[in-house]
Amino acid sequence: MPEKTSKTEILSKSALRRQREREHRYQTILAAAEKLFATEGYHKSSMEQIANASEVSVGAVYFYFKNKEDLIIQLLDEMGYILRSTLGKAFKKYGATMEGFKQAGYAFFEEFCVKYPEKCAIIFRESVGKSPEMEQHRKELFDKCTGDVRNALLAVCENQGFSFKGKYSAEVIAVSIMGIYERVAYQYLFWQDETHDIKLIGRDAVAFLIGGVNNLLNETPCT
Amino acid sequence: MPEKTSKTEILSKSALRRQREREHRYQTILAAAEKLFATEGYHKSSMEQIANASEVSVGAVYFYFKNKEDLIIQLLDEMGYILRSTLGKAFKKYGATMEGFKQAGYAFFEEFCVKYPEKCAIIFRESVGKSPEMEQHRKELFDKCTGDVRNALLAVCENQGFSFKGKYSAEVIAVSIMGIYERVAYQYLFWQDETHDIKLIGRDAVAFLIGGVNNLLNETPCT
Amino acid sequence: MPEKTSKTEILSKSALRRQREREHRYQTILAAAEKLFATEGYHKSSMEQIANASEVSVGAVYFYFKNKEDLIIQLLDEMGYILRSTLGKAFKKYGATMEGFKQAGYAFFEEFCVKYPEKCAIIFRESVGKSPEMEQHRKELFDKCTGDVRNALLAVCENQGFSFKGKYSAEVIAVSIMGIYERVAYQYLFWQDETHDIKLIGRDAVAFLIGGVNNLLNETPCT
Amino acid sequence: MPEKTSKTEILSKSALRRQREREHRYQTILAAAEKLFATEGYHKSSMEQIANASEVSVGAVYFYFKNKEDLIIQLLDEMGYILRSTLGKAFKKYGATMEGFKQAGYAFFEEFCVKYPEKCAIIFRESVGKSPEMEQHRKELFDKCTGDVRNALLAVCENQGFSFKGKYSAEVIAVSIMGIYERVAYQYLFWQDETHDIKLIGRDAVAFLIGGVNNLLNETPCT
DNA sequence: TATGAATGAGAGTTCATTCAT
DNA sequence: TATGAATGAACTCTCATTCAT
Repeated sequence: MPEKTSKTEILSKSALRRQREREHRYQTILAAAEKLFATEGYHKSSMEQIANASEVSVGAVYFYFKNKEDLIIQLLDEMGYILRSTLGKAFKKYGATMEGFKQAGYAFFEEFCVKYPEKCAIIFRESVGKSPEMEQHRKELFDKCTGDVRNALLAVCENQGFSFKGKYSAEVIAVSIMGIYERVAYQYLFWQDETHDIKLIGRDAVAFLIGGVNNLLNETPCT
Repeated sequence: MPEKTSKTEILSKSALRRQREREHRYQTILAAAEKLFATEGYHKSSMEQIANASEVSVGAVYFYFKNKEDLIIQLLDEMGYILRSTLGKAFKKYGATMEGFKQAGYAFFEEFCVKYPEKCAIIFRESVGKSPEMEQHRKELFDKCTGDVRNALLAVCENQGFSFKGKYSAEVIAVSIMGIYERVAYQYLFWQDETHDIKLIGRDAVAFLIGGVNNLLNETPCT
Repeated sequence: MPEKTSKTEILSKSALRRQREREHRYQTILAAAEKLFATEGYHKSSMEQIANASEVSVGAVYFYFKNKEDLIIQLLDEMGYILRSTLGKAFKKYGATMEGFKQAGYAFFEEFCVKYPEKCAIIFRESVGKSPEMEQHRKELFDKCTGDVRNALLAVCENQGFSFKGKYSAEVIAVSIMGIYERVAYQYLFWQDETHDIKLIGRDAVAFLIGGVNNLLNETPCT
Repeated sequence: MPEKTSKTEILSKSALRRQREREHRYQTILAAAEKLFATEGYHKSSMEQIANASEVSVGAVYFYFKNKEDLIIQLLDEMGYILRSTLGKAFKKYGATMEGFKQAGYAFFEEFCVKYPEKCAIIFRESVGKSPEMEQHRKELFDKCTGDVRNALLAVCENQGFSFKGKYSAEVIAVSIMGIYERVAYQYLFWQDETHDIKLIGRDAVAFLIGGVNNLLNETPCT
């Protein structure tokens, strides 16, 4: 969101209304871009199309966003926040337990993927290999998620009195889990469009990864 | 490879030489494209750059390949073949056993990723979300790999007298495993460049997925 | 300066204050534009930048000035006045003599160029070849200066009982002198930045042009 | 001129013809750009207009020239060569004498300005204050000319057994002379369009500057 | 008076693809 | 077969100017 009024002063009514309108426009454009990127692809969506879809002029888009790349980066940041909230909330509901871990997995498929298939398209497809800038933002998003998963893993681990083997282990497993989420979503959302069955599919995937984690814990007693 | 002499006749010496040269050019161009796509990115690599890098004219590139997309599609097909061979060979060496499964995992990280980081870049990064055509080829490649993994899974399963639960199970697990491979490679090859440690990292990832599979097998006795 | 109160009436205190403020804003904007044009270039300076630099809104700039071109035209007029004053004052101090002529030359380099390098940049660089309108104003400015020099020349000439040859002579010489001023300033202010030595440089240039004038006078006795 | 065939080999007939055609196109585009820049102004001339005027596509213009700036830079270089040749030839005809100096001045007005008013427009108007890159090229052009004049000045000086005063003198005078040329051309070619009288005007200007030089020489005996 | 969001025409530039030679 | 000059549509981005508030 562009913060034009830096001074924290008491705003007049009309100033407040303007700010609201600005925020609204900003979101409208972002939403239009999200939809277009997800359906037409990032490169096939021109700034003119985005402007038309948001019912503003091209100039207005550039008023709110530095450039085309900025649009997708803002989207990435926004959806990174949503994704982490979704997983985090599910995990915390059960304390640092295996059950929480499982529920976070379910939440990914049953909430995030189902509610926001377009965000999935952007995060897993449209933002891939576009530019160094974008790759950096993608990496940061994934790093944060991986970090969350890894921390969750370690918390559960500690709870149950176990630890991980190798130097990387916990991190590698976190990365692996993200990989499962990503590819399963990609396969069944974009390629086979079994959105209606994504719940069952997700359950299988989660069962598999939980199994992997359990197995690892049993084999690696805490030192 | 463009097959210009369809009749399987006895070729003259000069015809043979020409065919060899043609094949050589074809591979040269493909190699140049692979390198450029991997290092500069698909969109940032122009046909002129590819022509220059292969030391041929732009027209020549169009003689051997229908268009730019065709270049990456050929690369995709080629590397699909290599990837499946690599995994298949490792798996078959140990018969349809868990050990073969494990070795295939190792082969992915220690052979494919290490030998062909550029192919990884194209398969996992540069060919993502570019066009419907390309997406189709990517899907076919992944489907074949997933199919291989799934069949391997079922073969091992049958060998050990177990089966999978749900309607999707085996397939979902196969997809999940591909997801692990993909993301771990992406993370440690492109983002953190720990190519030197990829062996250890791969071992961890494989340990994790084997654990998941084992766990699944133990919990689901054959009916 | 926009003259909003056309009736020459007795203004109330608040009206006076407002007028003062208006004048102040006008000058602030003009100063900001001058600086930006001189340092960034006319085309590279956007109206938004000018507004920001003057700490007013874009709309305010348009309230005080018709358009972007108007800004530079006002600047041109203003600096034309300053330039002519500077030269005129120096010339008049010594009556219509060769010495006065010399002093005017010194004043150009040692006062105008040194005090107002930014005005030099605009008059000699940024306003060149921008638009017919601007070219017209530039021409008028130069014509006035040339006229001044020509009149001075003729006054000195008459004083000393000489005249010029050809139909153009006096004018051509005046133009030539302006050319010397312009290019010497350009060379040593913008290109070699020997602002510290501009005094010596100016002395040389003036010596040269005085020589030319003297020579001309000696060779052309008044008819 | 773009040099595409670096190998100095014997070119085939068709290759030769192609090269000729390429050279021809290059010159056609350059000529069209020169005309447009001179008449419409650099900024007002779009690449599309230039392409249309040269009867080629926009892409072709970009095939021969890196960008729009490159066009004017090539023009600048080319006309720098012509200008220096014109002056140099006139000067050398009379050996290193005052007469040669005078003739070079005449050549500027009577040959260069008359034959190439468009080149004058570009060198003195359209290339001024456009971009750092262009300014650099302009500076180089002027520096070379100034250097020529300065060297000529010193040569004549030596011939006649005199020298110059200050540290800068010779250079400052050379710059001054260039300033006279420039402004007189500007005034009577672009502003008053007295092209028909440019000969007389030039004579006056040259008489003036020769007077200045003579005067200087007389006052500064050789050390 | 003053604001600043909105406009939209216009510009420079790129590049996949074609085709005469 | 091979060349590489030529095409031209398409794209991103800029910015002077306007106008409702």
